[in-house]
Amino acid sequence: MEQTQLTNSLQTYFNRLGHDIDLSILTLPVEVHSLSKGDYLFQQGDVASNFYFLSTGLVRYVSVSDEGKEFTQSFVKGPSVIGSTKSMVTKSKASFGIQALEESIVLSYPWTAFYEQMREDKNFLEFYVKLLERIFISKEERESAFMKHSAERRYLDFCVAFPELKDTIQQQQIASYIGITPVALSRIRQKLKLC
Amino acid sequence: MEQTQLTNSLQTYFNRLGHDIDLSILTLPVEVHSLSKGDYLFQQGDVASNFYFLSTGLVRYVSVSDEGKEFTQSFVKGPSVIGSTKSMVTKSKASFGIQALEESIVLSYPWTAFYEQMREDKNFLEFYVKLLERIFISKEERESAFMKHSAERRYLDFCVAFPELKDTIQQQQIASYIGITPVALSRIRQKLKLC
DNA sequence: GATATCGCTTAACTTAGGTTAATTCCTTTC
DNA sequence: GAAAGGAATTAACCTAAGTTAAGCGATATC
Repeated sequence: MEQTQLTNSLQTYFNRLGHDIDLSILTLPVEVHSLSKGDYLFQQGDVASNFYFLSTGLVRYVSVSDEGKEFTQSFVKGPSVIGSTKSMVTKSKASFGIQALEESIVLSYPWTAFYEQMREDKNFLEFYVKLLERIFISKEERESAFMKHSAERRYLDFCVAFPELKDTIQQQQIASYIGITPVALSRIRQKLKLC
Repeated sequence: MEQTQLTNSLQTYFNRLGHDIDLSILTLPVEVHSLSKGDYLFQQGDVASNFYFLSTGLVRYVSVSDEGKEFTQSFVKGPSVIGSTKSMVTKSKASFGIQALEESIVLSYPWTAFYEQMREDKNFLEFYVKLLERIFISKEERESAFMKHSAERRYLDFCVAFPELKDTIQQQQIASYIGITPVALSRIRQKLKLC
């Protein structure tokens, strides 16, 4: 398939957000990843120094503790830029993996080469600034929720924030997102039913 | 005092980080905040849409829950850019306040006007990108530590990460940083002493 | 169509950490 | 130097959530 056809969805994404970015200046080959439900784009511990664009689908960021417990850091629905900023920028091992929860299509470029070419475009820099601001703000809000609210409240907040996920993904994944065990979530749901 | 003299420390900060940014293009007046120990630069709930530069001193980001419990999100030593990205970018109320833990000097510019002028400078955009990347990565690591480690481990990590703070700030502030009560921290320290 | 397998629930028990309060120790302040 | 307030410790008690395990539907596999 032609490069421009493949990158169409990314170009559209930029345009929709109001950023006048021309991808055709890139001399880099884009890579296409087709993920089935359950597949990992990359695993925790991999060096994932790519710029990833989730064209369609749904993924979760999942990190595993030394004791083997899974924790879901976030859910992301396409179209959206995804990936580990840390791994991308510092070429270090990612502290989480990205797993598809549905059939998903992901485009990627090696970050360093991509940034070297795109940084010439002030519009791209401004897009990237806005992207970082956005993901930072959402992390700020999540941290605050974790510190300030109980697990029960975090569950209720989740249901409001992701109404479409509430009934489509597994409860254990919701539990790992709000930072408790599936058993504890089941108890909370039981208690809420009674109210 | 002259504008250029006031902004000297910020100019030096940019230069040290290797960013060729010329502040003298700014037609904006800089504001200087002189904080005593305990003073707030801004409080949670204020709209703090300024670009703040902590020239010298030490601050903490502190948020308070509905029940009145304090939580310290981070400690920052000058020289460093500080502030609430969310409040700055979206002109919304800050979800935390910034409190000086020592005598501190802070410079500030209103963000919108500052960004409008500085965005013309690609070097500034790249500095701002690097700044966002850095604070994002540190948030990513903190989130991970919170999910993966016990309070005891988080205390030990704190001692390694902030050796100079360990003995200079109050234990209740350390406790609020690692997300437990002062009583619980005291218990942990007691237990560690026995080992 | 029988049988694993997986996700969820429920129960019983354990544990980390919260709550309250008393005690001591240190600073301030007058 | 006495008094008062704040910080840390310690103890007793409580609660939310973790752990383990049994049971129960679903769905998938042969």
